Amino acid sequence: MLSERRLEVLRAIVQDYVGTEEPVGSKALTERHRLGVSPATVRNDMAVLEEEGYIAQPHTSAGRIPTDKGYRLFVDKLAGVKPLSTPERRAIQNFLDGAVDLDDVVGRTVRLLAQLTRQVAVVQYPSLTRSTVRHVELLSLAPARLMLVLITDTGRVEQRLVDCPSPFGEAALADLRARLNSRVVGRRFTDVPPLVQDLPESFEADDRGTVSTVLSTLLETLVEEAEERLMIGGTANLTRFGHDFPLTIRPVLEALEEQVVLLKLLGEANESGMAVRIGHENAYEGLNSTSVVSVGYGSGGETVAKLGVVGPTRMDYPGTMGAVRAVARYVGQILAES
Amino acid sequence: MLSERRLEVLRAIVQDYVGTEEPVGSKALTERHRLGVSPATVRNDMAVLEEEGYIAQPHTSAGRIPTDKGYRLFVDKLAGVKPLSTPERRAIQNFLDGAVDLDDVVGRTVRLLAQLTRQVAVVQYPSLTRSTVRHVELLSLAPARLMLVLITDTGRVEQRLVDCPSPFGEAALADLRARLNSRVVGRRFTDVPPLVQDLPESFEADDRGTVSTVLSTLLETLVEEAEERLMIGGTANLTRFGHDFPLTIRPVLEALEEQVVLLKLLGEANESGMAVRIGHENAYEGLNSTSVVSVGYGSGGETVAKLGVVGPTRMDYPGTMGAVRAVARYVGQILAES
DNA sequence: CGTTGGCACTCTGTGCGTTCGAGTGCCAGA
DNA sequence: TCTGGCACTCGAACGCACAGAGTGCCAACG
Repeated sequence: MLSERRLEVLRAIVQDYVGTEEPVGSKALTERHRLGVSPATVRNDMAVLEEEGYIAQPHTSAGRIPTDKGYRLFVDKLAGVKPLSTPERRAIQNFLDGAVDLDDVVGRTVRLLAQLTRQVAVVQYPSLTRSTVRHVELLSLAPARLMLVLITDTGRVEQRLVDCPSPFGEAALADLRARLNSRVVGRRFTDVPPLVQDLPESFEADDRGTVSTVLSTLLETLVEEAEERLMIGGTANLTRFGHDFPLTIRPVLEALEEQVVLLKLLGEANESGMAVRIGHENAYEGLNSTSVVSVGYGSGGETVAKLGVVGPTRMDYPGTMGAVRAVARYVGQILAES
Repeated sequence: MLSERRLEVLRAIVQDYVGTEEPVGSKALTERHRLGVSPATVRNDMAVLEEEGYIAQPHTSAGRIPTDKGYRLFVDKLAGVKPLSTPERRAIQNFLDGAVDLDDVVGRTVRLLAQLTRQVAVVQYPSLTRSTVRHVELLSLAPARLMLVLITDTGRVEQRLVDCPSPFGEAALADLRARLNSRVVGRRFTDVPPLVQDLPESFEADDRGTVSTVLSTLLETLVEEAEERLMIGGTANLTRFGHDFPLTIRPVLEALEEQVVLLKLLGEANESGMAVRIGHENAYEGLNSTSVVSVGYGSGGETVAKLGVVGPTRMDYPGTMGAVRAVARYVGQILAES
């Protein structure tokens, strides 16, 4: 176990490095933090910290920088979550309150998060697998062509074209619409399939084909949309990443375009609280020099989706965590109201 | 007017510079292109081209690079549009054919374009102001709360919550839905307002407030959505931009997040054909070292939206223009089919 | 035993002078 | 009008020395 002072030294190193972006040496440390000991003592402590793998030197005879393990210890033991200031909170609320629809909420959230943290923000749309059906609408576009519209309780709308195997009358359409809604409205998506399985049987033989087609399209939509959408913003902040530019930034941009990768990253967020993945803790190789701070948000007591930011491992963890948590809370509130 | 050979020299300079990314000198030129004259002659021609402002030297005693004016001449007079190869065309068609809905079409298009051109792709969603109403749906969510769903002929769906001033019965709702649809289906958005103006009068006094609210929400949606959405992709290609990295890339990333700026860029596309904005021709300052190639696409003979790519001024114009044009055509076809 | 001051050592970054080579401009001649 | 030749320029690359920051180690001290 590391002594109190060594932890203090580690904290100082992390803070200074995050601030200056340059390896920090023993002398500078004692000058900027009142540790109450001499540089020589700090040097000894640093040697220990290095031996334990918490810090490293880029080259012999340079200052130290924290390793992923060092940041991990810092986040777990040394740093709290820095709450936002009251003006900041007020600004968040005002900004989010102006949203008119779900797209707008997500869009504003992503911009807000990017601005607050000065990093790349990622916001997942409220998940369909967790939400319930608010309404299913069927429209006749042509004799043998329908449009299926699915509306969720989070305000999301998905539509699909359905080509019917045979023409489908208005009466049958109204019938199907009514029955479908009476069975699925208010239900969770995952509960829907068994509830509609027997529907075709209650229709005329001629119409069964169409009913089946509609149902399978509906179920397909539920599944497909479980590949959930997300929105990103603040990519310009990537330019503040570091000196060794193109090498670091390229895989990050690539990752940001791969929805699957991003969803996985957010998905790793611990259900209950905030998740911080530091450097190599990220499964995706391209993000080895970045950290991801993510958290779930929800309208009720329930988590419906996640949001987070992606930044350099050298980031202001307390501040970032504070911003992410605060934004998640306010978004939850907004969703609950609508 | 420049002589034939001097134009040929300019073309050679552009081609070489695009390929090598390095200033090109007289000797290298004569070696790589059979101009039939000696380096000395080329030097004289280059001096003239420089005087006229088509090329410039980064430093004395370095090779020449094309100026924006040089690229402009190249694009206007010297370069054709390079058609895609048959396999490429087939690949495009196959890839786009798999799309299931409008989001998917746009998403695939943007990825395709980014991949083909190895640049940043921007695709605008089909414009609402030009499209027509396919259907308006009204759903009752609570006694005094409705959901309005607008479906366009391009397959786009927009929804809005409506809080009614007073409860609204199912019968009145069905009535309103029917009347609304009979008036606006098939109409262009811009034509809608006068067509619905007198609707409230034909309802019971109690319901007029609600009807008016619904109508104004509908009209609002039409206007708001004229701020059209777009999708971008291929930002990782920005890393291939040049040496002087962060400085160039930052404003570009910023511009890409500003929908307004991007829409303006695409908007400048000439209605009829392809538009190429080179360097300083772009109004937005941050894009001074980039070129934008854009073109409209449409389902009928009509342009419903635009798409294009953003890349360094040093880009392969013929190839890029070919890809952009081809993709636009295929997207138009796909839209016409659905 | 932990802490401290001192000291030699090891790097990197920087400034400077030199060299090398690609490329230019100009001129005289075909 | 084109061509070959020639002197000139300037940036990139290289070597080198030097300053500065930082380290590791050691002996001394409370």
